[in-house]
Amino acid sequence: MRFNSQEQKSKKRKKQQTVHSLSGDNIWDTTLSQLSNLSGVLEEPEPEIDVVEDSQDVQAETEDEFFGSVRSDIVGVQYYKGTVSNNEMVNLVREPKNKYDPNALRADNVTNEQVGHIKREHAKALSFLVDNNYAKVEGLIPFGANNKFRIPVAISLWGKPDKKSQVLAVLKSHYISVDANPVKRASFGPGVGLGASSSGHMDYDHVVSHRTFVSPSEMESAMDQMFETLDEGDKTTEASPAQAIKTGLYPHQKQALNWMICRENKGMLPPFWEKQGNMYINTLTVCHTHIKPASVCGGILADDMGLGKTLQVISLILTNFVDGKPLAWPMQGTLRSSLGYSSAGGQIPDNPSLAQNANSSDVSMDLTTVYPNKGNSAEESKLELVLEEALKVENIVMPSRVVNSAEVIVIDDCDDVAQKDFKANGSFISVASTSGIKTPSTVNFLRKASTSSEKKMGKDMASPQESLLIFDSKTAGPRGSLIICPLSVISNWVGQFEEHVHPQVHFSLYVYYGGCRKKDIQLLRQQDVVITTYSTLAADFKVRIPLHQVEWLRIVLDEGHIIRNPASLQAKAVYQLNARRKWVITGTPIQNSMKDLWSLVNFLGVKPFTEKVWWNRTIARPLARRESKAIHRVSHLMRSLAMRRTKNQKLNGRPLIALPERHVYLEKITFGEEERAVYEAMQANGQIIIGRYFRQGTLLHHYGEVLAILTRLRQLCCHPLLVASAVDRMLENNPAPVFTEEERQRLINQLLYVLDSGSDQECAICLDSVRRGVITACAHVYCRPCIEAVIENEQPNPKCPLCRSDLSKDQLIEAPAEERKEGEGQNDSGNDGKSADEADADKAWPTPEAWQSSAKIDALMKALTQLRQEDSKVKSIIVSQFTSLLDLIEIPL
DNA sequence: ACCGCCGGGTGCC
DNA sequence: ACCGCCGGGTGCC
Repeated sequence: MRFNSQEQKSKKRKKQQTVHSLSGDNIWDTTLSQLSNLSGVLEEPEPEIDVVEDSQDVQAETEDEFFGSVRSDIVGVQYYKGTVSNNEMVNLVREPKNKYDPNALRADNVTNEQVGHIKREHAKALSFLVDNNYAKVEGLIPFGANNKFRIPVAISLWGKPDKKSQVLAVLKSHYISVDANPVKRASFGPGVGLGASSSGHMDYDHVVSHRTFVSPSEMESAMDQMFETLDEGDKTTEASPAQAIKTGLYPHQKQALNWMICRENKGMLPPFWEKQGNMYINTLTVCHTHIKPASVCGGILADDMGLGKTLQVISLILTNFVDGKPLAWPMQGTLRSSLGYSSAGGQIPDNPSLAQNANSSDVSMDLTTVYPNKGNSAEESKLELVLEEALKVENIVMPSRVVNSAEVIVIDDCDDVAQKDFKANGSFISVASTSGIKTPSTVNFLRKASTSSEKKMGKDMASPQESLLIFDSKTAGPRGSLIICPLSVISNWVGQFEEHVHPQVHFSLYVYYGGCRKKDIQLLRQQDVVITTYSTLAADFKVRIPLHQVEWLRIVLDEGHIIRNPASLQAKAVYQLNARRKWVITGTPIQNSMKDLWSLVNFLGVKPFTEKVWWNRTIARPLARRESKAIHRVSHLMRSLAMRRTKNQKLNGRPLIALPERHVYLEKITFGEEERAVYEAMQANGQIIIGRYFRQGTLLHHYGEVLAILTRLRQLCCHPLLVASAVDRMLENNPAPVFTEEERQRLINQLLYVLDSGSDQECAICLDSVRRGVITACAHVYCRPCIEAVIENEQPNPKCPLCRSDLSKDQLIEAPAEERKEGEGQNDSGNDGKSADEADADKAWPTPEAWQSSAKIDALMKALTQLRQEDSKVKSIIVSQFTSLLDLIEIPL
């Protein structure tokens, strides 16, 4: 979580010039809570947002009301190449810099080609309305799409309800007549151009008589069930992973693999597109085109956690390199050296010659592809043979030394220090050699060497000719898969590659992260897998370098909802990446709001939704207006893009993952006498305080304090020592210092109270433990960086994320330094009114001799002992919210 | 573009 | 001939 706060800090500076409020988000959130009943859950504010460029756009879309429609013409059609069809939507775009008329209003078709302009006299009034944000205009071609010079267009006007009368007045003053009825398709009259084409199953957006509205509750349940109907398409066929995958896959994982391979290879039409004759038609916008819309090679993998999304992705990477051919095969007798680092720190080469090679300048080959296990002389000579053979093919003179020293290079030539501590120094580990690289020809050479050696061993594989084709980097496309994930799961990815990929498979993996990452495009281009973080990407994005210049075979966004805010730098950086195949892994693709989904859809490149106007018009607004068709659309979209299985789902009558049955035992424990006395005293004290607030009606204002009281009681049930200081204070008859002091002091005390309460107090913003805690005037506690980010984002009217009270930075109150030691756990230090020395004295844990147990700990020990007696190998995990309790338990253990 | 507008050619009934 | 009429050229913003 440290990375989060750094992120926020760096963004903050950037943000200051633009302080649009986040109202756009709020609207969406409102929409959401109408859709699904999430109202109980406070949504996490989004400190990452830096600029909300198009908040007006988003904001308006969902609240808009239909004002009426205007008949106009698109003129000048002969000058532009954009074409439209009858019933097709057009996008009306202001062109304020048009040198002939600053009121110009351009008409574009769905593929963003200009069709013409709105005729002058109408453009004047409409531009006025658009420019002043009175109304939004949307065009639809009712008929006459084939006209050469001018095409009629029906323009619908949408906007805030309170603007309606003004809008109508403006139009009237320009003698433009407004039809209050929604635009109708000209069906049977003369002038219908499209003839017998497909009107049957098109979803004519504008035919209002078909529009049905659903109640919020229906909407909610429909959204809930969205994923339950995601079983269409070929999601049941299984595919076996390449031999390179060591781990056996569960049936549902093979299904996912098959689905993913199909989505990458089959060139399927994107959702809402149909082929009719030699035309491709978008059923939402009625866009017709001869050009096949780009397939969405990829999608959203939204399985429940625990179903093995990571393994599925790794299998995909190794299995579907090009045309269903695998990336690599196991090679007998060779072993890959470790891909990554152990959790203890970076891996250091244990063989001095390795390190030497890494730094020697005359090693000129990519040894990540083939290298024999050291000491296996038979294999070494075999490899030598292979290399020689390859030499003939390529006519490259290889220095003989290379062959002899073909055991290689695990680690980048980064500082040793950095390698030792991955986290602290942001180092990286790689199996790629960075020193001796690497002209394309040597790379080819080795790829070929590898394939011909496989042939020798008679492995099951593509023919050498095909392989040569595949691996020739001059003719073939990109080879690398880029995985973007939060920092915290990098190690997991590396570990999972290590674990699941056959040790005899050699492939190159590079962790692009940290201060000494190599910004070498050639190096990146040659990797099979590159792993990086969202924040690294965003940081690089500011200067526009390496990862954006590589064409990737595949991008995988782990925890893809991280880019749910399209205005965030991370999201923008991700959008700019260039890849043939794109995947989003997330547990919650549309949990929060439909806007979240847009970002994913945009990343995946689902046309025409990458243009937000089309998304808003066909999905977002109908959804906000609770039109029943909207649910079907979203459902269709998710059905075609996403795969989601839940843990409870069954396959052939069996659960996807068989877990042992879970038993929950609740054991009630009786206090010891002394404990009971303390508890009851504390309870009485708490009741007095809470009762007072209750009578005053200020209970909610003292939320934090009440919570602290309850927490203390809970702690007492664990062990009295957890609240020792508070007990002392109470026993000294020193009532909670609440009313006796001025307001500020009261809040400080309250903050300390909360922070000292011994729990890992959560910051509602970062959801992590509070660091640099501050308390707001409304008595909620957050990390200072978190709440400051919120305040800046919500200018000019920042609100408390928990209770929506007004906030300001100068009202944040921090615990005075002498009372609270910075950087210390929240457990046991600091007592208001006491000096640091005293706090330290309090902190001293009982020595084993002075150990005093509690009823709960005794019960715990008894249970543990019993378990061990039943099975001497049994392992137990003890969980507690209170970290200091865990410390305490250490003693009897 | 099956229009409107412009401007040159032309010119009585 | 300071008009009307005719017909060709032309045509977004």
